[in-house]
Amino acid sequence: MSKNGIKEVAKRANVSIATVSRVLNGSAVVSEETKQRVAAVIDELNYMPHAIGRALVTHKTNLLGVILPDVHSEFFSELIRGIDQAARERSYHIIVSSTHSNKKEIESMLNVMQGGHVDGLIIMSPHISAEGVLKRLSLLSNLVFVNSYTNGAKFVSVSIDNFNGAYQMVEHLIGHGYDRIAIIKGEESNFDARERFNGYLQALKKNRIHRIPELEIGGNFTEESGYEGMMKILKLKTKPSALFCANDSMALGALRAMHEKDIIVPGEIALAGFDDVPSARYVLPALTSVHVPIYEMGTIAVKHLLDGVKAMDGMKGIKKVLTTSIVIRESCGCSLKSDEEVSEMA
Amino acid sequence: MSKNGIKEVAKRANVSIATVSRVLNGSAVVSEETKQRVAAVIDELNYMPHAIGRALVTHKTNLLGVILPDVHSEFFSELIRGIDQAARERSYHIIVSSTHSNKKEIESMLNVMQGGHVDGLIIMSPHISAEGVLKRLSLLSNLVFVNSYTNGAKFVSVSIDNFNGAYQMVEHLIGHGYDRIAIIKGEESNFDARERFNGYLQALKKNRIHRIPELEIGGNFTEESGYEGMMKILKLKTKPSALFCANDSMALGALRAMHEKDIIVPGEIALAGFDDVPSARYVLPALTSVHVPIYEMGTIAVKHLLDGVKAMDGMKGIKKVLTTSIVIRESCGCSLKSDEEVSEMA
DNA sequence: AACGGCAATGTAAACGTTTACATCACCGTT
DNA sequence: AACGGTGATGTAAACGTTTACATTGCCGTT
Repeated sequence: MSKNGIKEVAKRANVSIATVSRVLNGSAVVSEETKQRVAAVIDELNYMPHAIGRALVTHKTNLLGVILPDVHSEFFSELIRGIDQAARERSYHIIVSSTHSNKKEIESMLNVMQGGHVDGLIIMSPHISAEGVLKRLSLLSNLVFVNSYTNGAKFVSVSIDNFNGAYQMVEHLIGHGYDRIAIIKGEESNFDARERFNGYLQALKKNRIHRIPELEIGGNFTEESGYEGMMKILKLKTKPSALFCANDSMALGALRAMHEKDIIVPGEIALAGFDDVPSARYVLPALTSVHVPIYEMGTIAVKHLLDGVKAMDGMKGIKKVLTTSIVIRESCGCSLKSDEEVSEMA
Repeated sequence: MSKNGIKEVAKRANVSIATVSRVLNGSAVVSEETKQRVAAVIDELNYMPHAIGRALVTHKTNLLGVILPDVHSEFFSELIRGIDQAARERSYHIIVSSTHSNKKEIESMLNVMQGGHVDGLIIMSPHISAEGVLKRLSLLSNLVFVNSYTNGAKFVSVSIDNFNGAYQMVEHLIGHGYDRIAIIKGEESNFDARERFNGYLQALKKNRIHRIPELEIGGNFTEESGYEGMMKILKLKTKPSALFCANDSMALGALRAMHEKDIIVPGEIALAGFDDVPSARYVLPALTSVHVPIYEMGTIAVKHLLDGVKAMDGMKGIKKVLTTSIVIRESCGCSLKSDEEVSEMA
């Protein structure tokens, strides 16, 4: 129960605290003999340097702040995995906080994180633009945005190619011959959602298919909203031949609605989602979706934050966009295709 | 870009730093006039107290450490949600770290966390007993175990009732009339897995059903191991009439295997899992599973850690066990009586 | 013999706060 | 008029480290 600190170690080893600090950090030459003696005492006392005291003088905490909205948990946890992995490789740890996309919460978080507790910050803020977040932020550096709308060019951001993911998927559907392709969108305020919708529109345009307003349904990325969106669609006089959902949760909801109404997927209506969540593999029919490299996004964000600090101290800004890839399963109708071809030939 | 700190504030407001500190914390009487003046300067400078400096003297960081294995991410993220929510209500933030169940990693984490960075620790360590973890741990207090094997009675722990969850589920299967009930287990070293297996055994015993060794398959809580386990089962001469998997991931894997081999679930083999992950709702047939209150487990752990500190300074120890409930869906065969037959798409 | 250089270690300031204690002015008692 | 109490504020030590600078002793040169 005795006092335990660098002073105690110093006393017992008959050296000054400076020397103890030196052997602790290997920061200067210490004679082999003293080194041994100090190490022995450290071991004996089970002494651990006090991180706070150290941080006060070094201005380094080896902690990284991560601010996330709490939505879709599969995405969230995968991102954390990536961040944590990359962080620990550099012997950093992470402080996570979810903001529920509440602007005030974000500011409060930023404050906490400012107080010197973290050496850097990774922010994912799909609803609020980088500039909005940065209003009160003085530490323009040591900040990386993930999947957020960074309008000014002066930020570092890592995001996925929502636009092309959606574009390619819709083109794939068009390739199947579907001409009435519905979409269940995300919220207007959500950055990802907007981009994905744009990809959808562009694919239609490139293929000279006109937009049909009644096939553009609102949603909010929840399973529930997918279910409800589908129900709306099923009330239309002419139904679409395919449906693209702006994320997998909504696609799952839509699928549930179709099962209930005995719509055969993809026979009557083909379906595709976005995110490639684990569940996509297990539903029936397995869901065709756009794969996004979430884990990599996390590791890259950390890399930018910790490794690239020196490289970009100017106000250039870096914008890294990760490519997506479509993964074909059953729900888009690909397994039917060969049948059709066969029958056509016959 | 001028210096910015409590000193600067003090200077501009023509008071001592002590007074600034006092208005910051409301810790002592300050005249209304001074209070206003200081507040104005703080606002003008956009001053934020430096958390590290403060922590050094108060010995409080308002940070909570959370150590988790990285396995099954749905569980993981839900637990974090609960912890984070409860923490922020008490204006705490959390430091998360996953250990990959590596004993050395755990120790390293404990060290980091010891250094004064956190005010308390929540540990989930299904593979290593509390005493093992605590070897080098001096701060017996401010420590809560989640879903871990705390053999000594001197710890605070929160866990779920694995035994009874499994017991009830297997009894439910028996109630259906199934007599050959297979199990895909988790790893022997995993606490949850052991308890769930014990529940299975006990249910059989109570109902005078003999264990059949070839129906007790090893697994490791991954989807893959469920798939492989099922493949083993399907090679048996006499197949089981039902399968209980020690977690949902494995059940999902088993389901995939059965789909591939055109086994009808639950017609030919009924299926039940454990954890009630979100995906359980969306697979076909929807998976019957044991619901565990993960989120609540997180909030309760925090509650114990932060609210109950005074209550238990002795070495009594607290052991809170949260009850589980079985949620019946289609995979166990409950809907077979009147529901429409599973349409075949072969 | 005096000195410069070097290796090993000690001294003390600094980091940004909080807080026990001291100080001070003022006011009401006696 | 002297005093004690009180409310407002200042002073300085403390928290546990790191590190620039100072000190010491020794050795090899000249």
